[in-house]
Amino acid sequence: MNIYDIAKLAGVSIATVSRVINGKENVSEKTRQKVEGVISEMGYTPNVFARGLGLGSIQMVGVLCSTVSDLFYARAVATIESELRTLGYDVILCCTGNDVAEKSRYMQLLLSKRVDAMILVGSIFQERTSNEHIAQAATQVPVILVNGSLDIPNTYCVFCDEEGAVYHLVRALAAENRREILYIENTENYASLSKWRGFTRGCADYNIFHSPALTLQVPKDADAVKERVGRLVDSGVTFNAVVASEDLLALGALKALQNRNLRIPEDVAVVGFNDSILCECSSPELSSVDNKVDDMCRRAVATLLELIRGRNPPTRTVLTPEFKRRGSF
Amino acid sequence: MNIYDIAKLAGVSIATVSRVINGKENVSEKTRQKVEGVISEMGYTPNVFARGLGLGSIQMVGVLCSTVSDLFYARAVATIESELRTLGYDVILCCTGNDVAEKSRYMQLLLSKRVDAMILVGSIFQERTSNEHIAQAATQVPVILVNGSLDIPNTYCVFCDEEGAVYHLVRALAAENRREILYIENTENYASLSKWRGFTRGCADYNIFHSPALTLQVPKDADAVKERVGRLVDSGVTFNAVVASEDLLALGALKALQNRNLRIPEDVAVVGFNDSILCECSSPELSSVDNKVDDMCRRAVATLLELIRGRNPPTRTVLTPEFKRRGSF
DNA sequence: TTGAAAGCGCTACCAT
DNA sequence: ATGGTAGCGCTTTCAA
Repeated sequence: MNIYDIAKLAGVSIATVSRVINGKENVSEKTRQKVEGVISEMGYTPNVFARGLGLGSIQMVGVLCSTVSDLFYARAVATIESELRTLGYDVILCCTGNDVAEKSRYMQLLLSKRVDAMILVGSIFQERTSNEHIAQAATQVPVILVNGSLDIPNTYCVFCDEEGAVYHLVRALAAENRREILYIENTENYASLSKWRGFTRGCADYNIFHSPALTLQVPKDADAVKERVGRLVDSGVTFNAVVASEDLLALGALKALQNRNLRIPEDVAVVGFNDSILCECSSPELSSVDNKVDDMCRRAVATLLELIRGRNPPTRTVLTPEFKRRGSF
Repeated sequence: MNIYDIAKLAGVSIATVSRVINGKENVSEKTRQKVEGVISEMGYTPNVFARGLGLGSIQMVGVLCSTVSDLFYARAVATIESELRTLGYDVILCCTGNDVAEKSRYMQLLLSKRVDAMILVGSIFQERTSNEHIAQAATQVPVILVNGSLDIPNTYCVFCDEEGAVYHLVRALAAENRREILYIENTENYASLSKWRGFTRGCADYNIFHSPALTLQVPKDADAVKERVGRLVDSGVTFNAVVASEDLLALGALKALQNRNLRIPEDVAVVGFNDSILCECSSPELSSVDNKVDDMCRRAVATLLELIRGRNPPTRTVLTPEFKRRGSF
């Protein structure tokens, strides 16, 4: 069943059927009715590939993240998918992992599938060395970065001022005289760089001497953190606050501390990042910096929409995080 | 840059270029080398749509779930995506929500995009009334159900014996003389039916009288559960075990109980379902039934592979869950 | 408002 | 082993 069949059955030319399918104006109401009748009667669906051949697109956007089994990315992808769908776009999901070569390969793959745009979720996509693969992709289609920032032509960034968030967090801690802060970060994550910047700036401005012994670089694994923090406590190192670059890490620390009979938040305040579902799982519940995933994603898609419409959206959109105070601080 | 350009530059016909692109045998090594040289030199990528037009496929599989921001689905989608990619397939992600009409619409959409197959993740896709939309889709492409079971032609199911898991769980509880079991389930979830079957069967076989007051139907929200369970306790209802159809629900119950100064597991044992990351967030850590998401997903893709290869894979693949015992029981 | 016909870039069949 | 060419099903001019 193709456009020729429909044309024949409706007694018109394929050009007219095409016009009806694409909702063009220049078709008489009578003809339109007739063609639409035949189409729905036959349950006809235009062939996307033939259509894509002519138009160069089949309305698909590539969405990349390191892994969608991560809470943050899952939520982001869910929001992006739903927003894009309202615009009539499908999402091709790519979980790239952390390897640069892989990321690059995936982007090539997406280009070869002729996606209309690419959305990269997470600062994972910012390499310290070179971002040639992104620049290269951006020459073909617009690239949107969610929670990342890169100055590349045809690349649009939506992110949260995480540096500011941590800065203000340090201030709040200092205000309650919590000046021995254990800082836990995940080395795999590039965004932690800006968090760290906010942290050191906060320490400088609020006269906190941060001992190197109070910085932990850990894998993204609650148990590993628990063990590391436990050892730290056992070794006699003291602190009265914990700031972690991820809720999961904060939770690991929290459990280690409770294990050592330290009271949260009386003895040690604990703060996480992302305001994930995990926050409500501990007792006391975990305070966390909400970096506005949903908002970022909505903004990202809105930016895409403007691009499609031929407008000129902002190259960078910066959102303000919100500190969600719960029992742990 | 198209196949004609490459042909011209390589001094061969487009037919030969096509053969090289598709790795056909009947091309001399010399010609192949030459063509491949030109292709990589020019950075040429075949047009997928033209290709799809000829072949009727561009190697894409539709993956549907209710929402990918759910831990279970996120993990499933991640596994499926990675497995499919090794086979050279891309994933079109569809988060359908719970509405039947929507689900049906998404499946139509995927069909119109000419996906090679569809994978439905979660028993969400089993309607009580009719599954015509699935049957209809299955007439066009193979449909794989992950964690669901439906007897429809061209539909293949991979699931876990959750009924058995709950049955054995009841037995284990009974063995420790925990016979007053609070059963918490999420009504939105169809799979809970088989869990419930396992529960009642277990109660029958191990001489447990299960009072209707000890069955809670709740939304998928920890806070709501916490509140409901709290009220239950306050109203004087007693029990010494909790079985929940999801970790999140179990966690809500656990917090409510700890709030009322009940000791876990001494006073009340708590068991969840899915063995998610949430289990390690509570103290004591949550015991849970591992329904083998990853295995199910891998099996699903393996089934797909067999179908592609023209073999005849099993219509139903049943896996055995594993009880993960932790501190809460 | 409608139709005829020329692509779009590829695959696959038939010759050679 | 290689080339010629007829589709594949649609969109989009250009004419009428």
